[in-house]
Amino acid sequence: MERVIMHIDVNNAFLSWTAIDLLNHGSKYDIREGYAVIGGDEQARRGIVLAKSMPAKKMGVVTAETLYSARKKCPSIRVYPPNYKWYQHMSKSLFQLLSAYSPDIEVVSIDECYLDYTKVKNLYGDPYEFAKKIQKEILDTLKFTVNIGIAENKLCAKMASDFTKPYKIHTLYSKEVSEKMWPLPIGKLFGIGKKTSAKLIDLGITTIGSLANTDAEKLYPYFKNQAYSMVLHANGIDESEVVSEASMPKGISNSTTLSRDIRNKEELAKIVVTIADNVSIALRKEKQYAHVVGVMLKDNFFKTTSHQKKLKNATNVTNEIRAVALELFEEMYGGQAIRLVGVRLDQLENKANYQISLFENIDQRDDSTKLDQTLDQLKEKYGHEIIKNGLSNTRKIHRKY
DNA sequence: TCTGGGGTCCTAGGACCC
DNA sequence: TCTGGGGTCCTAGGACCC
Repeated sequence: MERVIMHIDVNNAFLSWTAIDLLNHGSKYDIREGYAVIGGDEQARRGIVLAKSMPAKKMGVVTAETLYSARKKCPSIRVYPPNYKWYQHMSKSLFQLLSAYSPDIEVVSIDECYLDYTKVKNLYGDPYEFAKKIQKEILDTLKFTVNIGIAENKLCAKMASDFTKPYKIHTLYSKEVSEKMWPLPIGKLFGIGKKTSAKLIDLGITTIGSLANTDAEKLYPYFKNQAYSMVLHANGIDESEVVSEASMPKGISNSTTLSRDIRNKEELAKIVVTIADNVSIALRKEKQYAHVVGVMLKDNFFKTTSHQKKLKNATNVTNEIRAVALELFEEMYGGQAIRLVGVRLDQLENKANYQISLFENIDQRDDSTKLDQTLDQLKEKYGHEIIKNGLSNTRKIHRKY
């Protein structure tokens, strides 16, 4: 049976949601109508554009550029801080509204999802009319606009929702691919970023259509297996399913850009410990155990290095994760000025699957687990500031936004 | 006052095993 | 002794997404 897939995407999500928050709190002015962006804290060196208003976009402001650069393009721009708690709330409201119409919803990020319309088509009728109806319902009840893309697969639905904005509905059925998608520049194709589009342009492939009509075998030497998937995508072919079940994360990470570059090894070690503690807490919250611990450093030249280590036994114990993170930091740190420190836990599983080795003391591990549980509860109750464990006295990181 | 943070997936090389 | 070839695991780094 021919599928019908919709991609629903919030227009300028963070900016729209902050606009609503401000209006709710008595503001008379809708920041969506002026030159405005949601931006990180420049003093803390997080000064990038997270979202922009349509007028700001018209001035050439783009997501992820520095506020410094955005200001050069648009001197009168107003910058508002992000409010992630509120964004989570708005996001949840949106997905709840959509869930009333179909259970087949795949949430891809805080502000977008796929809806498999195939099974409910007989119930609600013409896809375009349905899209119009929910688009209006979202605006009426939640006060923000969405774009909706309608197609026979996820890729085309996603491409369609991006065509023109805001508050638009576009279709990209198979028969429309050559007319609507092929003229677009190659970098617009989902999965083709800066590096890949530069390489393709070097090869004389500048539009999606020209990629669609290239033999994947010819591209293989340059792109390996990616060559096949990108030519399929350029032809509007995508067999992937809408997956509605929430999946367990594959890894958990926490990183922070330091408010100044740091060279002092002891100081850096303390930060590694703090971040290791944070990911450990997040891991236990997910009721998971990690097999791999990794540390990432970014230096003042923006060069990133990472070291990781696979453990014999998966763990969720703060002290063990800390120790490995410190060990990795010791082995990789060469005295550079460091801008960012991150710790990542990978290969997660539900169970400890712990085998007692001759040299390990299982009682001590039990004690560690109990201590972690107690500390987690205390932190949950009194906030993360309360408990310091001697080593860590760095300022808090982004989770407290 | 120049460049976030959290993810996923892929590739390549070395180790190791048969 | 101018010397295999898979297969799998582990690690480092890169590309891309929102």
